[in-house]
Amino acid sequence: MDNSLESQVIVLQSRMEFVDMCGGLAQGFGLPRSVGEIYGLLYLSPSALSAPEIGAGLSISKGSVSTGTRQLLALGFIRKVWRRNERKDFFEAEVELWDLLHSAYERIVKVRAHDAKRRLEVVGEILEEEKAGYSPEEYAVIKERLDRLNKLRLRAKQFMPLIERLIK
Amino acid sequence: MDNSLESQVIVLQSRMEFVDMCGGLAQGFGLPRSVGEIYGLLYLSPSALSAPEIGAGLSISKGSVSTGTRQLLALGFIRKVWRRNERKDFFEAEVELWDLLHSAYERIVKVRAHDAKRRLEVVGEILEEEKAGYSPEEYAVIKERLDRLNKLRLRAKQFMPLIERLIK
DNA sequence: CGGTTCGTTCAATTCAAATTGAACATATTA
DNA sequence: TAATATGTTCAATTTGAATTGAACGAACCG
Repeated sequence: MDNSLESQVIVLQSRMEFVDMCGGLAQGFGLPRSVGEIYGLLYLSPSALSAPEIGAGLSISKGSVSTGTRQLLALGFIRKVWRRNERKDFFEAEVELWDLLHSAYERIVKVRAHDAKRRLEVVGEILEEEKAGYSPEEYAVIKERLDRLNKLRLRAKQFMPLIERLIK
Repeated sequence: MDNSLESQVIVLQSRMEFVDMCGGLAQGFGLPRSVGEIYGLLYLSPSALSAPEIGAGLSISKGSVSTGTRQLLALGFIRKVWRRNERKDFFEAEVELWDLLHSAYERIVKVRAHDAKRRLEVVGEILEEEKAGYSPEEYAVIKERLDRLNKLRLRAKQFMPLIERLIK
């Protein structure tokens, strides 16, 4: 699993409990558990940790550490830290979570909203093409339901700027 | 898969597209894809559908229909409809999505927030027990990070009533 | 140079969750 | 009563995603 000789980290139960909580949270947000665990370990770490240390501390493979840190870097949840005279990469957690969550909200909610809009439009277009395939009553019901959804979408959209202002 | 002789539903591409979109959304919220699909099929259905019709329309098994409808009923997203002289259960979609989403928000966000609070408390307790196991500096850092999280939690909590008022 | 460690990639494996389908109970009709 | 259909449950299977670990290239050291 790990061929280095040292790179041991003592992780007490309190930190492990926290790591576990972060793992669960990550899963809830559709991310791999290990990604949350890595962040949790780093968040409660007094100093930056190397990849081998992370692997040892969490008992996960080199590969998982590599992909996990890559994801966290991409999301901005952790940073690489350079130490002179050290070849290893070191990582530390970004602790300003509010900003991170705010940008995550931007990315996730806005993208999803946009996708939904696009897909609804496509459904509407196909519906028009297939209009002849439905009885007039069927068509009317389906059309009305789609309109209803679009109204809901607009209603939700209206609140987004308000909520953003609250959050910022 | 299905031993009934009739129970065919013609589902045109427009509806299928919509069904697929709902499946994707469901997955995004951590629900089985089939649950979203069932809701999608019913949402655009001019009339209530029986379980065999749902199974046929989506090409899924009796078992999936049974568990899927149970989940949707529990969440309030669909209703059972009784037809005289019919033994079958019929299902129709609840179309007032705003209310549904509002109560889903209550259930999910509030429960999660409460869990997080509880688990953070536990971590804090264990930390106190293990205080001796850390150096004073380490302990200070960890403590500070936990405090930081609790502040974030409180900050988020403050906004919840505001957002709720906006949504209602 | 060889020997060692670090980090990435990716094919193989493992694991969890969704889905199926068979068994069963219940209802319906003739 | 037998024959047929509906719906639930649950063990077995499938499927998809996360994880592993082996192979590789690069950087460092004696």
